[in-house]
Amino acid sequence: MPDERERPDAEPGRATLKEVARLAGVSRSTTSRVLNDHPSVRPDVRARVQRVMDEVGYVPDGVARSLRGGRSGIIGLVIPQPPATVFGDAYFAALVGAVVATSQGDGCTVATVLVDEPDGDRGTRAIGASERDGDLVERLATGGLLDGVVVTASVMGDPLAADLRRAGLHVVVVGEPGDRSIPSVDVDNHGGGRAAVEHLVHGGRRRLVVVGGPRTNASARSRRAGAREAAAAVGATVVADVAASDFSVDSGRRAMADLVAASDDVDFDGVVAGSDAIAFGAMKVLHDRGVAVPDQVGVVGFDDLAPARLADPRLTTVRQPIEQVGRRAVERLLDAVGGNPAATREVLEVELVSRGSTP
Amino acid sequence: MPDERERPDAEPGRATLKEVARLAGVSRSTTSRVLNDHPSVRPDVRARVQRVMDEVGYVPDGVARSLRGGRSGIIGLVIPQPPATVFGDAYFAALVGAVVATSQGDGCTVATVLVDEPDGDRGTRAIGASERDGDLVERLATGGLLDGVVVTASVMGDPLAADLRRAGLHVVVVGEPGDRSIPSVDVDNHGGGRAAVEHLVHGGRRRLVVVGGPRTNASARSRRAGAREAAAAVGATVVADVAASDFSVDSGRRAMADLVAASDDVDFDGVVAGSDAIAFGAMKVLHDRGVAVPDQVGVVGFDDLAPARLADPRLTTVRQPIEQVGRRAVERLLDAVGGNPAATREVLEVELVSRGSTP
DNA sequence: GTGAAAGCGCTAACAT
DNA sequence: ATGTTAGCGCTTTCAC
Repeated sequence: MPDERERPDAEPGRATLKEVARLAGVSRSTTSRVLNDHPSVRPDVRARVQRVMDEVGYVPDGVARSLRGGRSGIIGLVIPQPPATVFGDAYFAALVGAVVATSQGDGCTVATVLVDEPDGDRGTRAIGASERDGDLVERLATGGLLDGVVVTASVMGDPLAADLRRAGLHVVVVGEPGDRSIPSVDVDNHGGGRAAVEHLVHGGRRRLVVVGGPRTNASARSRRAGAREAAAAVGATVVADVAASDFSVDSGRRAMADLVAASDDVDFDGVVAGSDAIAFGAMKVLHDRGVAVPDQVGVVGFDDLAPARLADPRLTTVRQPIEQVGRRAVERLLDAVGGNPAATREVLEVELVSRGSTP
Repeated sequence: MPDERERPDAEPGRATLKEVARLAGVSRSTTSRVLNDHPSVRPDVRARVQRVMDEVGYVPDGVARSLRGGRSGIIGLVIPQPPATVFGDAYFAALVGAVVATSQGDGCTVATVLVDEPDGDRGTRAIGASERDGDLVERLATGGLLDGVVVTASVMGDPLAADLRRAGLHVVVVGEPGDRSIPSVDVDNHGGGRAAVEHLVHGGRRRLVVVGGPRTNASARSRRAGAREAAAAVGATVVADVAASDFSVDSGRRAMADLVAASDDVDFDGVVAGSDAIAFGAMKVLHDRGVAVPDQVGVVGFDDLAPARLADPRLTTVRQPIEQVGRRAVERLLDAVGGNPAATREVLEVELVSRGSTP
């Protein structure tokens, strides 16, 4: 029997509380108290237990703790978009970054969940090996692994957030929730659309086209509505109002290409785009057509992501505080998880950033 | 007593297996068997139990299952970079996207973990409310919530991956692991650097500058090494060899600005950049200086992310299969978790994509 | 201040 | 084919 201890430190990280208790010569209860900084432990005992913990490299089992305590320390970030959309999209990159960073600062982990088919048969997409009819929502949601979820809005009327809520989860929506009783964090899309038009008109433009995001998207809808209202208010004309199929450069390019293909020459002097990317796509088409930006046509984007500052000309755009949105969403979710729900809608301000693509 | 059942369906999603068993008039074991599609359950009983499950909206508690089974169905994606770096970086966006998508296809969830301070005092960054000295690694790793982790390489010699492995976790590194015994998935950075130079030389360029990524980064180092070797082999001259502080547009801009500020005029005709973004930054400086790309100077990037196809001129670059990298990393991690570890290094091919920024 | 015991929700021998 | 029993690792009354 060469060694005092039974199994020195064969399995790092696999030491159990029970084991620590035995090694320290105390009960599991006491060990647990030490672990949780419970006051009623004699200092010397506490020290001894601590030392053993350090020696064996004890780390409490998170799963067991969750089972007991009800909280896992994991929140979900649910993005109802096909992977391809999320991949290259700088908006999502920024949002995910903000959510992850904030969560981490607040001591919890983020599980990112992409949900295909925002509109339809989400249920058919089996996710595990299990044969249970396996609605993705239920599986992830009520599995209990998640303390709550931040859901990004996508298609209007998507019942996802409401479903998750009904499943008993804490939910905060980023964007417009179908159901106004669901807490949400959004930006002032309507005001942003308005600001874009006002800026163009202020620069002397009167014949505008709107190349907005998808008509099924609530944010796109608000931006568009804001733009149209502002145009009407100041007496500018909306020559055309088209929708890109998503928020990408490519869809923006296609939308603008279709538009200018229709008429012989460009009969507008301003473009209000549904996103920076759409604006880039549109500008590309204009550029290829030999239309000068901003001299002939002014272009305003929406987002103010990094490329806006790099494009040539640099893009005038409506800045939305994505990081702040992500942060607030997490903060509010964590409040709710902690027992302080606030079923309110929070709308953050946007800001027009004037650069080179407008006069 | 108006209702037969005790509490109809007051708490959706909170029904327990025990409850289902009671309602269906069977034992918990049988219920569990139904849940796991165990063959030995009489069809009628199975049907009855299923029905009760549906009625009460039963969803098994993931935490409890994990506690029992050992697997949580969650893998971590550990990125040792400050949030700010990860935010706008299209490379990470693509990688995260690929990892999430693959994982989801394989029935598990991805928890994204950003670790600040890739090099140093990671331990000082407390992550939870707990007072335990809380090394981030240990907390997340051995918490048991994670079945394994994909770790992205960053600073050379970072012990993170090795630490996690030692903590008993399954680990797959994306990039170069410090320790070659750790399974990894990488791309042929060296070959990519070589290809870039060969392409430039093939186009008649002989005086090259390398604007690589940080010298502390293994991928950047390999790309640089490949470029230098190729230059030496074909008799081209590396006029300058500078390192951007990271892989961003801005650091590329700064690096090139410093370079051209030094000499009066541009005495090179080719640039090998450490990333697409660095290439863009460099091109911006050249453009502002009135240097024509590709006529006077050819530029080759590395990554082939979306912007490469949109820039003007479109960027010639070394395409790395990021999605495939992410996918393979997850696949191999899941293999390991499932009991089929393979301590190998897998290197995927890159491909030079010739566009407008080179002659 | 400390320990004994019960139990979170689930699964897996081991009976029957 | 089904039920009984014993835990997974932890926390938490409740006694002492």
